[in-house]
Formats: sequence, structure tokens, C-alpha cells
Amino acid sequence: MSDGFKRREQSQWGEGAALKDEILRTAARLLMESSREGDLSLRAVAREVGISAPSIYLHFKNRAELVAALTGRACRRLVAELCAARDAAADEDPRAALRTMARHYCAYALDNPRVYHLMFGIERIQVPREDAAPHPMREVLQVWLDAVSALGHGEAGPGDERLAVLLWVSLHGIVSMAVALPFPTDRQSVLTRVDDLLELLPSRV
Amino acid sequence: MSDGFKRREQSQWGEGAALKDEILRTAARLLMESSREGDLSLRAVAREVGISAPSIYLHFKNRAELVAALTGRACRRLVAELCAARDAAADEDPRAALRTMARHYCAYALDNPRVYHLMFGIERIQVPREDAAPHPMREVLQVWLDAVSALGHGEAGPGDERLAVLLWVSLHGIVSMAVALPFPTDRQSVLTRVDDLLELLPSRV
DNA sequence: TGTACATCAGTGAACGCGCGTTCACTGATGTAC
DNA sequence: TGTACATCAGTGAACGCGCGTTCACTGATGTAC
Repeated sequence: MSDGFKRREQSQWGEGAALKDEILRTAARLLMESSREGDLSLRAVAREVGISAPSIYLHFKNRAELVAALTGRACRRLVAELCAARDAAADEDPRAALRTMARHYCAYALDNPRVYHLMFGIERIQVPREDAAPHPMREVLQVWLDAVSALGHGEAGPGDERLAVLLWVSLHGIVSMAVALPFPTDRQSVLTRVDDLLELLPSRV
Repeated sequence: MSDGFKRREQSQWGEGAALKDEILRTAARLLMESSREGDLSLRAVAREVGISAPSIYLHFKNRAELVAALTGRACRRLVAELCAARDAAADEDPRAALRTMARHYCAYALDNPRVYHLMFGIERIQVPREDAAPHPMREVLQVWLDAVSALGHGEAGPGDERLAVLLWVSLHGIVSMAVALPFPTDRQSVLTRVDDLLELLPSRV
């Protein structure tokens, strides 16, 4: 098996963009599989895709752009999972639906710790608020906002946004602390903590 | 000014351990000052102390050991600050004292984001719970536990630990999300969020 | 139908960098006899 | 008091590594005339 390097077949004419997607998918997979060492380098991605490292530059300006694309992808997928969880719980009452969503959120983070870390665990270069590239986290917030508003018998209340943000960042704290512990996380205790948090929510917003 | 490298004077006989402390203090300072690039390398610490890189090995087995020592130092300091905040608020009621501590916690994290990240933002190698080196976070938890227990008119209640953990990880979520945002954090809004969180706490535990 | 040219989708070799770590060493200070 | 030796607190040079990025190139596929 020589050295295990499988070269990818070159795309057909006009199909060059296919590689871009393959790079993104492979990077996401590496991120999920890797045991944290090999922190997603361009060279590692290229090796895994079966292309040369410079080929990545045909599709991304630099490493930062690849990481940004990956972050966006991950956020959209997270939002999709949350929405799916919500829709699956459409016949329950809003509070139960919120609980389902919260549990799915934590499950996603625990199942994809590296991806989750990429979204919300990186110290980002801070630029003035108006110059900041729109972080796709805004869409994540919107889902929580909708779910919290639903608690108020359908009509949105004035404190909804504050409560939604608080709920979200608290969930974030639960999972990110679990990942930071030097021993494996007991999943059940994370879910119990989520329930404890939801217990605290006022019954009427 | 040649190249700005100031060599440290060699310790006297029997004073070798002084360098160990100087290395730790310098590493902590670098962590506070650095704008995240130069993620605390041994070479950078050595340069800053004014010694050669191999000298670090006289006092630390390897990089991991230095990082662990740094983490312990930071945790002890955080605990000390929390205790000081609590003691300074000794004449207020327990709820107000808890609020003061929570605000200090967030202030510490926002003022020392890199140090904070080192304590609670690193994905650690996970080993079975019993093999895990005792992470000094246990002492941080104890402070919260005491403060929450104090809410119950002095006597500890059965749900205290769960509530203390929940409070702590929620605070962690508030500050770590603030640091992860790509634009600078409005401090006041973080403190408001802390107040929102404390509002949710049951008035009697 | 032939041919010159343009475009596409890449590649191989090299750059300079900083890193953690090891190795054999040096020179000052103490100690036994 | 002299001297051989031990200990301490380091240093300088080198190792091999993987990284992001640039550069000049190649070969297949399409297109104008």
C-alpha cells in the first residue's frame, strides 16, 4: 500500500467547484474524527482529500476563509437540527418543545465537540461591531427566540430576547464546561442539568 | 539596542527554584498581554524571562507540566478573588453577596480571557474519571457551593450542589460566549445578563 | 477538418518560520581531606 | 591553607517536524477561424 495516499481524480471541465465542496466536507469530517491533535491544517485536509496542498488555494483565499466557510456550514446544520427537533415536537406544548430543542442542542455539541468549539469556542479577532463579518450565530439565536416567544401563548413579550439569550448562553455553558473537563462526560448528567435549567424558567414569560 | 534581548542574571547557589517562579509569572503575564497569537510557547516564555529555552526543562518536565502549573495558579487566584469578594460583602444578605461574587467572576474572565480560556476553555485529553489528575476547578465549585448554601438560612439543602453547578456553568456560558463573539463585548450587557440569571434563582433553596 | 490559442484544474518543489526537545558542554560555588 | 572533586544553574547548537503560502509549471479540454 505504498504510503496510503490516494490521489483524487481530476474534475471534468466546468466541474471545478466540486472540489470546493469536497474540501469542506472532508475538513468537517476530519474535525469530527480527529482526537484534537492535528488541529485542522490545510495540509492535513489536502492529504485526506487526495490533492496537493496548493490546490486548496484555487477555492479559498487562505486558511481563515476555509475556517469561516466551515463555521457557516456548521451553524446552518445546527440550526437545521434544532428546527427539525422543534417540528418533530410540534404537537407537544411549547415548553416540552423547548426542552426537546435544548436537549438536541447539547447532544449536537457533545457529539461534535471540535465542530462546536469551532463555532463558539474560538477567541475571535475582535473588530468594531459594525465591521464584524456577520457571524452565523445570529441565526442560531433566532431559533431560540422563536421557541421562547412560543411560551407566551404565541405573542412575543418584551423580555423574550433577554430570556432567549440567557437560555442559550446557559446551555452553552453546560456543554462547554462538560467538554473542558479532563474526564469523559456523563451524558445523563448533562441532560439533567439542562432540565434543572429549564425548571428555573418562569412559567409565563 | 542590538536585539532587545536582556539576559537574566544567574541565580545564586541554592536559589535555583527562584527561576521556576519567574517562569510561571512570566508565562502568566504573557498570557494576559498577548493578543492570542504566540499561544504561549516555551521559547516565547524563555525569551521573555531572558534565559535559554532548555533552561525551562530544569524546572518542568515538559510543556504540559508548565501549562498544568499555570492552570493551578490561575484557579487558586480566581478562588482567592471570589473569596475576597464574598468577604467584602459579608454584611449584605447572602443573595447580594452571591451577586457580587458572580459579577467578580465575570469581570475576572473578561479581564483575563486567555487565562480563563486556559482554565476552562481547552479541550482536555479525557481519561477515566479516577485517573484524571485533580483539576483545581473543584475548589472553584466549592466556593459557589458555599455561597448557594448560604441562601438557605445557613443550613445546606439537598439541591444546593445541583444549583451551584448550574449557576457556575451558566456564568461560564455567559462569559465564554462573550469572548467568542467577533466584536468587543459590552461589559454592561454581560453584567445585565448575570442579573437576569440571578433573577431566575428560586428565592428559597 | 485542422490548427492555433485560451481556459481550466490542477501539481511539485521550495520558501521561511517557530516549535518542543535533546545533547554535550561550561563556569561558578561549595565541600572533604 | 591548598587542592581535588561534586554540585548547581545554567547555555549553544542542533534535531526533525509540520505548517501556510508562493511560484512557475503541466496537461487535458474547449473554442475561433
